[in-house]
Amino acid sequence: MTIKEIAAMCGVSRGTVDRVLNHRGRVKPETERAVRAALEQAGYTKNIAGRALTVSRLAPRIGVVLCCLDNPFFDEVLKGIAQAEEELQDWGVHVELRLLRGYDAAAQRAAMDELRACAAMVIQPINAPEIRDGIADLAEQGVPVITLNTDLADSQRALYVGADYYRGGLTAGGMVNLCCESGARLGIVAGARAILGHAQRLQGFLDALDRRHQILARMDGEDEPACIYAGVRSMLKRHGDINALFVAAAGCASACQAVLDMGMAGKIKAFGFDLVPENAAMMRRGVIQALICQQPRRQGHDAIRAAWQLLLNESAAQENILMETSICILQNMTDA
Amino acid sequence: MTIKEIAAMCGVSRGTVDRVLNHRGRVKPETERAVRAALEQAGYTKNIAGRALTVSRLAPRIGVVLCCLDNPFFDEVLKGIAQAEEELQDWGVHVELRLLRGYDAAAQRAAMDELRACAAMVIQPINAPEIRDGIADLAEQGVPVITLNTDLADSQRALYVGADYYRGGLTAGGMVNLCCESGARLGIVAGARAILGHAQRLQGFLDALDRRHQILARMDGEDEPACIYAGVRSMLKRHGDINALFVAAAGCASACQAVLDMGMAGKIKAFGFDLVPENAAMMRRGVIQALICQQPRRQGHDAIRAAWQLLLNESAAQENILMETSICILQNMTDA
DNA sequence: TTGTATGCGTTATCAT
DNA sequence: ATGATAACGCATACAA
Repeated sequence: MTIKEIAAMCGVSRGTVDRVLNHRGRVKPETERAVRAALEQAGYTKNIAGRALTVSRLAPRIGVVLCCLDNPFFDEVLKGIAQAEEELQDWGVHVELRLLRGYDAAAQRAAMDELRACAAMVIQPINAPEIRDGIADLAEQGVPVITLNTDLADSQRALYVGADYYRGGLTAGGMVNLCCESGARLGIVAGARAILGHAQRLQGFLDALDRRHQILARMDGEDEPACIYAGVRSMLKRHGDINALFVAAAGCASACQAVLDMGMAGKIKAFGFDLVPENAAMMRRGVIQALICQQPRRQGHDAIRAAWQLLLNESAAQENILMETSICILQNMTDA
Repeated sequence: MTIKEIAAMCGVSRGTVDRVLNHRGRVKPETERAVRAALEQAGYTKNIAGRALTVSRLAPRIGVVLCCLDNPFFDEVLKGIAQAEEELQDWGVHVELRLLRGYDAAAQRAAMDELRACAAMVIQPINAPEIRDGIADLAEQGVPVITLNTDLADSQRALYVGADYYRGGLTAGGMVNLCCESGARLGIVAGARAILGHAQRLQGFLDALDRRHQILARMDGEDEPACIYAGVRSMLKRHGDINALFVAAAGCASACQAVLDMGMAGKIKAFGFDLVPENAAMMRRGVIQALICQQPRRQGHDAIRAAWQLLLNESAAQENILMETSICILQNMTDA
């Protein structure tokens, strides 16, 4: 079914059908009704190839707003974005990046506003009212917004691309079950309370853990390398019999450094998240046994592709894209 | 750069440039040379959106030939193919399947010949001269051939989509290192000698294995459930102190069944490949500790998408697509 | 051997 | 308020 055929069915011109389809107004109500009926009855959907040809001429920009500076995890996300951009440049698509430092909602909102002329937007949202409002505004303008890595569930975002944090925690717990036959005596670095993902990881971890393990110590509320380093040192000093560490926060390598500096390498098995270079190094040195990974490359890549998909097919509501929860050990490390 | 612009550059018509581009002949040699020079100099590549519009009207078929019946691994591959087909049907693409039983080169060649009118072909090739020839014929006709799951390296195939078997073996070895702290006493089911992937897995496994483990027994040349079951039974009877099994072949669940039937559950940790339903069940029962997976869904999906990519961009030589080597344990099982 | 005309489906523009 | 027409880039049938 094409616009042409619909037009013929109704005895109107393509232009009229186009005005109805794209809500341009200037159509007599009864004509509009007739056209809508025909569209409905014929089950019309835009031809995606024709649309791609047109869209490519518009050179649409996909805006990307990330709080990623000084965060090695996002180096990988950016690689995925760059790869998707390369794939899509043949389709006339461009990516415009706004990379921020830290978590400042006002700054993020400002970046969003700067990019409001984009055709679609990918954002790692801060949980704040102005961001929620910004997303709503964009959605109303017809600009689809995709949340990346962090969701903002009760917002007008089109879909979420990212990890399943709870399952990540579960999987980490499963690895402890497998790797600590004789029972783990655990120290836990729980991560920042404010970061929902960290809390979900911890919950999953605890849910997966076998009875035979015990938790000797737990540190809360930290997501800073220096704090984690100091915290783990004192934790190990107080509990000399700890033989496993679970780090839900981002600074697993700092925790490992504390282990090394206290001469406890080989006695403690560490489990953490994300194959960033520091963690890879600690895995090579034998401190980290396994990392649970959330496929940062693919997150970036898939978010951009999903944006393009929405540009081509404005109507089709897409589902969330959850990364597989992958386990990385020494032998299947590929990059970093 | 468009055909139109190239034509203008050379002072010829679009039609002439088209004839040069698509090797239709009927062009004066010196004209052709001039056009080629212009194409080269301008770095012309076909506009992908324009090409997609044209290609979609041709309703191209992608032929798929798999030796997959009675092989649960391929049920997942087929799901990936079906998903890709759904994504691409908007682009006018259709998939035509030829599903064979067993490994009969003549039958496979016949299926290929049946599909020779396709625009592109995806095949899980048997290592035989007639298949190699068939691929060469298709390539000569301009039909790109993609090898799926099994490669046929010195053939005219455009690219390979599948697993890195050696790394899969390495990773399995790594899991044994992690899960058998006190040293594994291994029984190995090496798989069929004729299947290159099995041999590569075994090599990787042995390369990764720590010194502290020992190999007590090894079964060669089997890829049949019944043989594996019987073989593992007798292996366990001879070596009562085996505490770990590595199964490179497809029938890991049969090996586990032997373990269960001999009342040795809980004493033996099994490691195998592929999250097929039988293996999932054995993982839930605690016999299998970890499975190394080669992402069958994605294999099917990516092969079809790669085929489409080649249809759009005939010239661009694509690189092989290797699956990530993923580790599946109880907690990160998603399907099956 | 070469050029011209037309079509694909969507969108933008310019008349009416 | 509506229709006619041109444009995107590729492909092809047909005319010269």
